[in-house]
Amino acid sequence: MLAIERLRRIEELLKENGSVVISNLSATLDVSEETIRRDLEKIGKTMKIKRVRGGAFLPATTDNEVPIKIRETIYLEEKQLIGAKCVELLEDGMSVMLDSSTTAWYVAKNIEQSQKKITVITNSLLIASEFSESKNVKVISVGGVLRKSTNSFVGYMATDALEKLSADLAFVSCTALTKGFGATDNHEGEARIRKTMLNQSIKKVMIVDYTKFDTPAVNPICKIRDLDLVVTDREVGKEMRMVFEDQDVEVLVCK
Amino acid sequence: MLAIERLRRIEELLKENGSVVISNLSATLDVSEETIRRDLEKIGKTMKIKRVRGGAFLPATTDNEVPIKIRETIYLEEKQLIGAKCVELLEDGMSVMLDSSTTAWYVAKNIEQSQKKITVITNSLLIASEFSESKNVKVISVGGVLRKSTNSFVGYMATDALEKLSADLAFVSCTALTKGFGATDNHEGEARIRKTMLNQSIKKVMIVDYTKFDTPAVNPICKIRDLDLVVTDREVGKEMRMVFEDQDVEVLVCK
DNA sequence: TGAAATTTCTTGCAATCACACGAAAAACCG
DNA sequence: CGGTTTTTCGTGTGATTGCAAGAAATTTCA
Repeated sequence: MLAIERLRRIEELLKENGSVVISNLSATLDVSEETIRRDLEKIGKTMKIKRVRGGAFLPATTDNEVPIKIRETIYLEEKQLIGAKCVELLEDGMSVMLDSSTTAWYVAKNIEQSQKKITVITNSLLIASEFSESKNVKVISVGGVLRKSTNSFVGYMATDALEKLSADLAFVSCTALTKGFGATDNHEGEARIRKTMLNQSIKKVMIVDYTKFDTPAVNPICKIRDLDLVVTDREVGKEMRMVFEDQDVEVLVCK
Repeated sequence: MLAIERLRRIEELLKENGSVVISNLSATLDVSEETIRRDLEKIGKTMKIKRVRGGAFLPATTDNEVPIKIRETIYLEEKQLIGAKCVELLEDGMSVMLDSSTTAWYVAKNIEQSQKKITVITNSLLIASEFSESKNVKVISVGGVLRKSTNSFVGYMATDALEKLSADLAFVSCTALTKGFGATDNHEGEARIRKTMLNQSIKKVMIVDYTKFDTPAVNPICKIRDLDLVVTDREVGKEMRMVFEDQDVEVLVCK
């Protein structure tokens, strides 16, 4: 039996019965209990499950919950890694701005799991929803017009609101990060949000995932020298590395 | 059987029969009486139960302790009806403010189904999510601190944002609507949001569902004369009907 | 009523179970 | 075949549970 099949099977059983028992799964699927535990951990990253001693179950779904379709996004290991790394920078009591990129969403997931006491400021509907039942996280959402393709709030309302807030850190993503143009984005509204988030935060962190470094977009976010830290999952070329060093920007590669 | 399942089962039996006997539970759940005693201790921490020698029982159920979930399912149809009625007031191109009440959420559901071209302004995370893939509805969310029990944005950020917006209609709910105090609410933040929504809208609609008319709450929303329309699902008493007529407030009863 | 008998409760303790973690083994993949 | 991923196994730790014994409450019965 394939590992992925086993995962699907467990999910199925969860949805069917509302709960699963580790010892049972271990016996019926013929793998060790440790494996089942690890499986449940993985499942917990994509869907909302409650892990308890001896098993796991789905939380009772009431009308007052955020629809699942919003919750479920494709889960990528590399981004998860970046998310985990970013959360290491956080400590109890800190405030952090998160944009509407998927990577920021991973950071959010990791914040929730870490149990750290954090204030999250975001323009992402997904991220706000993520914390809708959180005990440790205080959420401040900026308002604005809902942009449906990214489930984020944009427009002058959003940037205005951001300008009245400040945070210890900002985790922001971009479409491209190049030597000449700095960080740039495809969408004007999002670019302005990101720019503002960086401006209003003490430590300015740019998250660059597998996205290419070398094809600039039209809307500028900031110059490279404006950043404090770049977190990425791919090896940084010699030239870029030099640029970062010159401009005094720290680089963190997660692999 | 998982420990947590056992706890749930005991709670269930408690709610069903009003009481439980330790020796019975021990036999049926196949654990020692000590374990049951310990379970009851745990349950006592989350809900109010009276422990007596040999068992436990729920203190006399004052009706208002009926689980919220049951209430919601009971009144589901009525609320749906109210929602449908409210949407009849809307036409293509209109803008509408919706608060974070469950009834407003039903209005939202009906707007989405109606396919009318509407702009929705809301402080409800649920309602914003509801339209996250909508084609016909433009969503403007106010920002603010996420209040988790109701999944809504509250605080000065929220009211400030609302004050800069305006709409054709506002659909707003309240905890109580009384002759003397007008519309009142339990939660201060929500009350201010509702008040502001009404202020910023041309047609001011108050939705009053099963909630009693006659038990005022602490935070004022508005006077009865400030309203244009009251939508409700219960027969309106003679006295209240007179009050509405005097103050020139239209009443719509959905049955 | 008062004392013994019975039941239930509390507490400490030991056995068991679930868990996390790291190391080793196995499976998988290019 | 080498390297990576997945799984298992072993160990230490902490939580849960059942047992036993004594305390407290309740019942029985003279």
